[in-house]
Amino acid sequence: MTLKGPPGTQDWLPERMAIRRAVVDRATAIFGAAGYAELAVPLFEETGLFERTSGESSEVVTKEMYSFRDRGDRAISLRPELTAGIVRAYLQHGLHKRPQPVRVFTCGTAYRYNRPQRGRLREFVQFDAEAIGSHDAAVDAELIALQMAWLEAIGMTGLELEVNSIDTPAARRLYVADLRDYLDRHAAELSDDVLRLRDTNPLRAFDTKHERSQAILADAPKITDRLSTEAAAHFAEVRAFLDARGVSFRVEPTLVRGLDYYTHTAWEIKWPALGAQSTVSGGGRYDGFAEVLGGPPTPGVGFAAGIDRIVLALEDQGIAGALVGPVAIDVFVQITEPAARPALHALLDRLRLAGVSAEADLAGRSDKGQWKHAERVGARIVVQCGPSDWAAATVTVRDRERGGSEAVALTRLVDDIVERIRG
RNA sequence: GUGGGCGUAGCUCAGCUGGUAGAGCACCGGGUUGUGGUCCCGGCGGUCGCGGGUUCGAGUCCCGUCGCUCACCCCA
Repeated sequence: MTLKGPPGTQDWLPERMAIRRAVVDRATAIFGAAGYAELAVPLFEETGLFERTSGESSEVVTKEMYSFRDRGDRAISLRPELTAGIVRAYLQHGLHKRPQPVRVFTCGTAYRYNRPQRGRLREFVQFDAEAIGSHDAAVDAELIALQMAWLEAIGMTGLELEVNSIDTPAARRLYVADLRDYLDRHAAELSDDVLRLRDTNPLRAFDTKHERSQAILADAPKITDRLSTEAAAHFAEVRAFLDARGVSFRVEPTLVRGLDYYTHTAWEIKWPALGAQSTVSGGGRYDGFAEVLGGPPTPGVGFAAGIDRIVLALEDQGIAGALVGPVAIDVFVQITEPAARPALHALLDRLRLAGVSAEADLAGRSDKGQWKHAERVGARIVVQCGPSDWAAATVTVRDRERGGSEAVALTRLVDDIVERIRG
């Protein structure tokens, strides 16, 4: 093997691609039916877009971006997530003039330079939905509910939905100050990584694997206990909408989002058996986002789902195959008279035009090899054309499902096949 | 960025204490089989990740390197 894709990339060969396609198609159908419209935004943006919106302190921006200068000396980065580009497009094209909220979805790749492992690649695929332009808690709940409906529709079971409110940045700062005080008081017993997080990202301290630190953090102040009245009211509304829908969830007071721009509602859907990277989908509200970009105050909510992880989970559950129906074609044309090839290949086009899936040998296979191939591709009908058929301007049609064979004039073949398939 | 495990045919793997490369599946061909997704035979296919070293001789030992993988970290 001399050629290999770069680390952290993967090829989607046809079998897995069919699963991915089915997963995304299901999302498209569900979100489409709810009124979300598809859009697409660039794979790369000016680096500043991500720097301003993700927060300079976040790992994603500081060391995980694929950044470079283009030939015009512009600072460019491959998108590490999809939300920023969508919000940028919303502002750039004045979508605030349309009925609010503007609800859109997209599916595409994003890029993050980190060490690959199961469920974490450098190029990964996300399905992303955003609803921009409304504060209404009903929007948050709708996104969560659609997401759960989608994941359940593709057969996932054992999902865990966690929700939390992380309030507004201003309120969060007050809480973080309290949390820092608490950590300082217990500094002697905390692990180094927790102390490091105390400075960089205190909310993340709760995620530590260190047992002693976990015990201490169990008694630390929780953001849920000191939400501003506005945030508490919004959060209560979201929960009420979810309850009314029968969506079961758990309030997780230590749940945080990775990017800085999030406010109020935050949620994550996990499939624990996936391993260390068990978050299959995560989202939240980002009411301050547009202002950071220099736009007018614009609320928004959205989520991103990791398609790679979802496909992994489906494969683990052994239900990936069920999503992709059996692959079979209607007709295989077995040609054992070389002179007949051009005419019969032309006939393939006519069959296909008539809505019949049809194939013939493309690799110089022997008579027997062609038959075996017909079986392999699951052809229901095999049309044979040998020297004597060709001389008589007929073909032999064998119906593998019903049995039996019949000579059919070449001129009548398309009609004959269509009758068999429809009948 | 930090650790652990692993790297032999397209895939899954075997190769004992170093002696010069194998199986199954897949693919192609032939035979057989009640119109035939069986069975049998044959063929194709490998610089044993790469580079050094030890040795008469290394897939097998040592060092380095690259890659994969799991975990940390981070997050979808």
